[in-house]
Amino acid sequence: MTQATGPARSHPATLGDVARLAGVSIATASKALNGRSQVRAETRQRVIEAAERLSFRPNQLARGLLAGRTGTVGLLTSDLEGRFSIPILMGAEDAFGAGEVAVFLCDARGDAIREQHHVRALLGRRVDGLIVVGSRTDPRPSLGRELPVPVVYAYAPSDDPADLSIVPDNVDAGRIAVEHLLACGRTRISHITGDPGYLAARDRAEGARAALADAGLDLVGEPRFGAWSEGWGRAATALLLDRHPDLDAVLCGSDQIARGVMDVLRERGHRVPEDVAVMGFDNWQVLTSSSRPPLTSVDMNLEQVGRAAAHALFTAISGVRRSGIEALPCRVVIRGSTAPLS
Amino acid sequence: MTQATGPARSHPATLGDVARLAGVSIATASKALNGRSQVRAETRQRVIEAAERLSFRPNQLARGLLAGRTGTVGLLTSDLEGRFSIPILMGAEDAFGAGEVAVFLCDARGDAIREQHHVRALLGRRVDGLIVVGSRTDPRPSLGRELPVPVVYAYAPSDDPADLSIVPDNVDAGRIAVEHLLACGRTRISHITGDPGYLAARDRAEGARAALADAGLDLVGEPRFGAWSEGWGRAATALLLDRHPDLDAVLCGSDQIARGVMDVLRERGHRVPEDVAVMGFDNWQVLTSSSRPPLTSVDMNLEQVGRAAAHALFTAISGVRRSGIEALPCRVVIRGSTAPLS
DNA sequence: TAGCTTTCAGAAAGCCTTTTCGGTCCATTT
DNA sequence: AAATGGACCGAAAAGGCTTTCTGAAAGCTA
Repeated sequence: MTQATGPARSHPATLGDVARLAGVSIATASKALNGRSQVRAETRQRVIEAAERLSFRPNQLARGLLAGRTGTVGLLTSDLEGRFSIPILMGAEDAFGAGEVAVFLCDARGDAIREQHHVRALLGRRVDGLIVVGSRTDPRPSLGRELPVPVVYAYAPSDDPADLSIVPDNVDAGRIAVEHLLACGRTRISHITGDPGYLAARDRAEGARAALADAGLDLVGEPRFGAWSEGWGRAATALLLDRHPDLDAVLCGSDQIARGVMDVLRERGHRVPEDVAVMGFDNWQVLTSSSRPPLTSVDMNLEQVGRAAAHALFTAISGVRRSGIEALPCRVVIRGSTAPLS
Repeated sequence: MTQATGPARSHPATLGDVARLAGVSIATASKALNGRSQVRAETRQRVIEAAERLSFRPNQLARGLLAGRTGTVGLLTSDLEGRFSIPILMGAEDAFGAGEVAVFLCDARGDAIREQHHVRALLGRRVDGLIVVGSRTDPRPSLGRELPVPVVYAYAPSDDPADLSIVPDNVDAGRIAVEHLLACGRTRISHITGDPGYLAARDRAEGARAALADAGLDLVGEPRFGAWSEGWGRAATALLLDRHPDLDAVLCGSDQIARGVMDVLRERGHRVPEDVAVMGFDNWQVLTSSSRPPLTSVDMNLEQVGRAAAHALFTAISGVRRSGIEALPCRVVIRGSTAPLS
């Protein structure tokens, strides 16, 4: 089924073609199509019809060349595979797509060299701005202050406070998670979480502690840092139950950990949520909704982060710069694994 | 921290700036930088240094305007959320990024209107080609034959056989899955799968049957179509065990189903893989590696699909059209949930 | 020295659109 | 009738780059 047909496809129509067909000059055609006022209604109509007949689409390259703005932005992810980038990317794409901005997607695969390469390529294409999406919430190196276009960092903040970064508020996330458990009447709350090398893990733990302190309480045992996996959830729960068999809630650093926790709780004869409430983080649908019972989880509102980053970039492009780290609130999504203590 | 600084950033350097600094004409500067031959080595060196000093990046807009090719392609997904689009997108981005092609990402969110809008916008930006990524393997409406640029469909084939589509071979996937189970010495194999409205489900079942037939066997019971969920996996397994307590393998239509299947098998006292082998589909890391035991699964090689689509688009742009549906092989990733019958 | 080729640099056209400015035509005013 | 004004249209420049073609200078042969 392979056949060479040569690349010859008739050139897309240009404004000149439209003008010729309508019997006017190029200038008039342009004005007619762009709603400028210096055209008689009848002439405008003729041009519009001609444009339609040729299915004319103005060449954005030429337009961008002239205007100095291209209506494009670069979206630089360090890790497409990771599931956190995707919602952010969706939010940003959504916010831009609604306007007339097109998005160049570049995945650096966590490689600084490749990232640099992509930045240069994007600047060559004269993007109006850049969004840099990290794969974890830990600060990342800035692209530098010398770039000719504005940059907004999303999820992972830049390490240069002069840059603008939009991130989820993990401290607050830990806080609202605990507040939900307290509202359910739980008081003996333990925390099993992931890799302590992740700022997100430390932030959430800090927020959780703060909320407990506000209520005059403390965590049951120290926060247990480990890995973001089900396996760690299971192992940590086993240890935890040996030491503190009386706990009535476990706040988990991720939904995966929570799954492991629930498995061991059930195996050991603790009912969820009657005896022990369990909460996860990330609100990862496939895990939260198919577990038994469905898992209450903190959603980081990542789409919102993406949208906010896009919006910030927009305003930066039009001249209003901000800087610093802006933290967006998270939200608790309540499901069956937490319920008021009866 | 908000401060208005005005959009005034010094214009990026143009070829004219470079030429002036090097003391040559614009034409010479262009030739020097592009490795054309009509420049003395010494002059070329001077130009290159000047370009470096100004960190000159040729304006791709201007270049594209002139060349008629922009070095950009559109990547049109119908559903970014779905996890199948992502690896395809990664593969394509990877294949293009290696060349000098930039990718416009557009998510139509499953809406035909929005898709049409994006196509028009992309054509306005004079992309050299389009890749359309579907969210399921069922055929989707063609964008039409009248587009001025080549189009390649990935994952979901176009319903017009004149288009080129690159898809995973689900029939073969069902076949190799069963062949693996047979190689493990299993002969009483059952199939629990997802929504029968999905071509993928029907294709896999067909492939599985064909492989069994080749071995002179048949499925234990009819394939059980249902949903792609853990819940369905659990429910179907319960029914299945009642009717056929002697089975020694379950082939599942997805990793989620497989997880549910394994849960119920374990609860009913069947050991995996000693008594019953379990296989999933999709090779979704988070499910396969954290289940107990880790799940053997069929990987659809989606990155490969993306790369192949990118490559096909490349060759189409340079004039060699293909058409029809090209199915790429899948592969079995063996983990603990399948093992030779001892 | 005249005439040739070779080597290298620059002028200019072209890609497609927007916008400014000047010009034409007609209707109105003095 | 002449002058003014408004409505409409087109010529031309600009934006940054590539490419072709013209030109000039140098090196070579006869």
